[in-house]
Amino acid sequence: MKLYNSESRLIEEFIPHNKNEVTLYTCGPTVYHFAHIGNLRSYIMEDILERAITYLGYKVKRAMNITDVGHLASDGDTGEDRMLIGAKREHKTILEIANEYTQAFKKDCEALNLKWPSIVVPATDCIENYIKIISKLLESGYAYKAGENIYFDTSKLENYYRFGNQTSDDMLVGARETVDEDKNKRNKNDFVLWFTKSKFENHALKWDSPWGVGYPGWHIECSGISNKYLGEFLDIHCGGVDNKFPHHTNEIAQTESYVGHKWCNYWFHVEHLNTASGKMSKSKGGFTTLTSLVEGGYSPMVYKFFCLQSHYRKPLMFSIEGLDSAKTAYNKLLKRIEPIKARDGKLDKVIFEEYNNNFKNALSNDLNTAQALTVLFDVLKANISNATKVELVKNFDTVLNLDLLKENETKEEGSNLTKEEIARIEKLIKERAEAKQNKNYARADEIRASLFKEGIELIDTKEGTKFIKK
RNA sequence: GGCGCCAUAGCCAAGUGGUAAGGCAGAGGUCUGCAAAACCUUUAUUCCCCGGUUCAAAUCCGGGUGGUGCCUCCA
Repeated sequence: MKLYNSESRLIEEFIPHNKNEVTLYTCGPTVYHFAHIGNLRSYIMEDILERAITYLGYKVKRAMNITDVGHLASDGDTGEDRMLIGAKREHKTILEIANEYTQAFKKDCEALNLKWPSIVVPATDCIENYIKIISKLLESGYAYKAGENIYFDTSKLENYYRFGNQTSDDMLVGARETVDEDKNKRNKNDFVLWFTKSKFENHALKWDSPWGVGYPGWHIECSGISNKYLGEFLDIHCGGVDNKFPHHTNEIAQTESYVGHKWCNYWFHVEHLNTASGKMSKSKGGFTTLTSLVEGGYSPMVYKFFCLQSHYRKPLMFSIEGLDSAKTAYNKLLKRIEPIKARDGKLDKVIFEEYNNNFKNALSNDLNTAQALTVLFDVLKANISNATKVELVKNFDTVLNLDLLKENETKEEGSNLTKEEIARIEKLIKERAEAKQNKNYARADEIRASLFKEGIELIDTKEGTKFIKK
C-alpha cells in the first residue's frame, strides 16, 4: 500500500513497524459542541483508511481520544477551556457537556457507518500517564517550570518543525490577534504541559500533581493515550490538516523526547471541507451538522458518498449543488444494484479477482476513493453474471460501508399511509388504467396530477403502476 | 512576513512521462398516449499562465498567477 506521509511530503510504501498489527491513532473530537460535517469528513476518511488497511490483509489496532479537558480557547493569560465555555453556554456541568456531545458524536458515526475505534479514551481517564510523561521530561531537561506551569522547552530539540521547513524566526507570535504572548515561555514555541495557574480556580476538573493542583495541556493527552494503549511505536497518526501545527508538532516533540526514538512513521492528514467563504469551523459558527443535513433531505450515506468522490488530500468544496449531484448519483447506484441482488448466474472467480484487484489497487494508491467508486461503477456496467457482481459489491462495501446491499425500507406502499388511504390510491390507479385503456388520457393525467399534489407520485413500470409517497 | 496544500469540461473529480477515467448536469435516441423512471449513445485537440528538459509533459524542472490552510481555538 502506498500512502502519502505529510512528514516527508512524499508518497511512500507503507511498512508497519510490526507486520502482524498496524497501530493507528486518531485525534478525536473536543466534545464541547456538535461535530460539523467538516469534522466528519476527517472521520469518514480515517474510517476508510482503517477498513482499507484491513481489507488489504493487515490487522489494525486503533485508538482515539475524546478531548474533554485542557483544550484552551487560547493560550497565555486569556485562555479558557473550551469545555468550560460549552458548559457555561448551556448552563451545565463539564461532565454533562462532555457526555452529551460524546453521545452525539457517536450517533453521527453510527449514522455514517463508521467503525467506533476499539479503544476510545476520554482525556480525563489518563491523568496519571500525563504526569508520568511530564515527570520524565522534567528530569531529562526537556521541560521546565515557569510561573506556575510546566512548559516543554522546544529549544532542546534539533528538529522541532516536522511538517514544513519553518524556522523559529519565521513564526510570528500572535499571528492571530486574539493571542497574547505568554511571558513565562523561554522560547516562543514552548507549550504548556501542565497548568496550575490560580486563574483557573473556577475550573471544575482539576487533579493533584507533583507540581500542584491543575490540569493537563491539550497536546499531552494524545501522547499519553497513544503511548498507553499503542506503545512506543506508532504506525499511522491521523488528523485534520489544521493540527499539523502546533498540535502534532508538539505531540512529536513530547513523545519522542519521552520514548527516546522516532515515534510515528506515517502522518495522515485530511484536508478541509470548505465553503465559499473558507473552511467550515466550529468557532466561526454557522456550521452544518449531519442532523441538519438529514433534516434537509440528505441521508448520511449521501454525504459519505459526496466525500468519497473526492480525495482526502484535496480541499473539498461543499455546496448544495454538489450534494444534490451526490444524492442523485447515490440513489441511481442503489437502483442499479437492486436487480442484481437476485444473484442469478454463476460466480466467476477469475473475473471477481480481476475487479477486486482493481478495487484494491485504488485503495492502495494513497486511498484513492474516487477511483474505488469508479471500479464499483465498472462492475455494475460490466457484462458479467449478477452473482459475480453481488459478490464484488458486497466485498467493496465492507470498506465503503455505503449500505449498498441493505434492503431498502420500502418506499412503495407508503410507510405511513393508512390501509384506507392505500385502498383509495389503488382504486384511483385502477381507474387511471381503465381511462388509459379507453384512451381517456385527460382523465388519466388528472388522476396522476391530483395524487402528485398530495405528494404521491405514480410510476408506470412493465409490471404495472407503482406509487411513491414523498 | 514565513511555511504548507491545491488548480483538469457547466459542476464534482481520477490521472504522477506515452497521447484526457468516472459521477452529476446537458444533448440525441429506445421505451411511453404523454410524462416520469430505466436503458443506450454523446459531450475537454486539451489540463491556470510563461519558459525549460524530453522523441514524447496534465504529469518532471524553473518562474509567475489565483484559491486555501497553518504560524498557540479548530478535523
